[in-house]
Amino acid sequence: MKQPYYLTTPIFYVNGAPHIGHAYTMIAADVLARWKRLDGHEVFFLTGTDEHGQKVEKAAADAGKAPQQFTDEVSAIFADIAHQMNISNDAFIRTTEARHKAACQAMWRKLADNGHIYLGGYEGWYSVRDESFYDEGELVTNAKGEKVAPTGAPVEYVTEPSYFFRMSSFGQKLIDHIEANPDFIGPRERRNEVLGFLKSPEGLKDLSISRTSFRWGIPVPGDDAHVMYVWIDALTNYLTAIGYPDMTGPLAKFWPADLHLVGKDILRFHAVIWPAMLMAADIALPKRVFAHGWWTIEGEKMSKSIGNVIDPRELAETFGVDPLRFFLLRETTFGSDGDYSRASLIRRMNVELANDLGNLAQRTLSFIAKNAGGVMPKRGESTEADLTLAAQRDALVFSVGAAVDRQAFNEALETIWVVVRAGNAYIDQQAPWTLKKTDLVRMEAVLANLLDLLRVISTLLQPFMPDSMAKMLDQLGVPADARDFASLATPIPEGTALPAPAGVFPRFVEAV
RNA sequence: GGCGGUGUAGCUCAGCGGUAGAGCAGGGGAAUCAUAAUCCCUUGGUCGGUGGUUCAAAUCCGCCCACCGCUACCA
Repeated sequence: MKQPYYLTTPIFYVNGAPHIGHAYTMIAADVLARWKRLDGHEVFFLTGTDEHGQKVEKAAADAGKAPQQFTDEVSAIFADIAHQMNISNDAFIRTTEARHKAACQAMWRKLADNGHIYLGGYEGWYSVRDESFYDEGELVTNAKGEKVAPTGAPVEYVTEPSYFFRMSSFGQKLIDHIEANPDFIGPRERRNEVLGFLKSPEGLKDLSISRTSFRWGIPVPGDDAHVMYVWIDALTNYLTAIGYPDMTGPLAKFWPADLHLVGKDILRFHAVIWPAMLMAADIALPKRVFAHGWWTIEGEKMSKSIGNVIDPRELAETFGVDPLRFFLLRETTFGSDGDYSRASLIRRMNVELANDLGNLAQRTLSFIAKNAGGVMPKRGESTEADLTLAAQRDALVFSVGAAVDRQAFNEALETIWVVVRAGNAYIDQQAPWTLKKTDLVRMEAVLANLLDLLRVISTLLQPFMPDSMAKMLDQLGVPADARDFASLATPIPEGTALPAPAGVFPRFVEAV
């Protein structure tokens, strides 16, 4: 009986083109999903698109399209990105699906039945010209001393009828839950922020959960004048995907979710609003919510106006999907912001992938092809150096696994690279090219140790670089059905024929 | 303003009470199996400032400086 593991990315809002941040979230989640699968879990990995709301309604109108047609097109772009980034999601949910509409309405009714919804008024500064509400703080004072929208449009203080969720009654329960479960929110700094927010003197307010100002949304049960505002519509997707409101179906075992992976911009929604909703609906809370950081581009904030928005598809085309995946998870502490620069990506590629790992595999395999008959060499008695290397190798699955469990991807990779470097030091010290002339038995034993090492490293790196590691494991003679972590204990039989070696990570040379 | 975080070698960062660490960059050497890749040695820091606690402080506490985040209806 495999242990279920359910993880999610956010659903991506379809009013813009995918950028590197979207790819980042998907890739990080994908590494986790692949890791858990190799580690013997039954994984359900969900991603998808968020397709309702006024902005989408407007974007569709601007494009001269019906909203559904518009979202069909943009959603397909996100699905395509997932495919191109080699994301192994088990499902792709769209909030315009009929099953999601049913799930949201069931969620609404449950909240209403439990007495947590009431009809009130949503007040705010509204600009008719912009068709948009603004926060008090967003308003600016114009030359005439009037308060206007940041766009310069006039605003008026209006009240719109709206249903509210009694979120205020869950503040203390949320605080208690977060304090009793130190791992519920990661990373730690973010957890502090959420607690600080919950403990602020004003406390938690009720939440406006419907709108009458647009139509592109899920109708509120029993009141067609309203559609649901983003909260219930978007967050409920995590339940829709596993069959909610039917919690007895084949996927129901995946709840509560093990991890919601989100960007830091939407942590609040997942760490406050969503848990409050679930409490109010008598549904178990997810085990963990982790917020990752953002990428700057060559030291500058990514923005459309600067024009430095990076399309992950272009990077993948130039450098390859696996080097891109590697870079994004290697370069920065997951949870902190990172900086993408072309130079640093190329440095990671050339130094760590080509020189350290790729070359270690290549020098070992080509030596075996030329001097050891192209088969898995005979193992021998272990020297102290051999035992040290083997100990480092065998510790990896645990130490790397522990890092992955904390979403410390760069630490996981650094842990592996310490051993990659140790492999290069080992081959230099043992010098099989010298042993070739003096001690063929020992030469084979050294080569066998190197292959055993490379097999473990490649196996553990599969989640990060699936295609490249598949190639490497092919060259190492590891059968496709012996690449999970349980198979790590079973060495490749001596004498196994190895395919002709071919470089897996070429150096990247800038075209002139 | 309030709350939280960060400030350690040229760069990116780890260490978080017990004689300053890694990678990259720089310098010297070795080796030649390999994608001219690798390995070894090495230069370099009064650990933001200041006061305190302690036998002992990057590491704990106070204050100051700089930068960043959060301060709700923008997924």
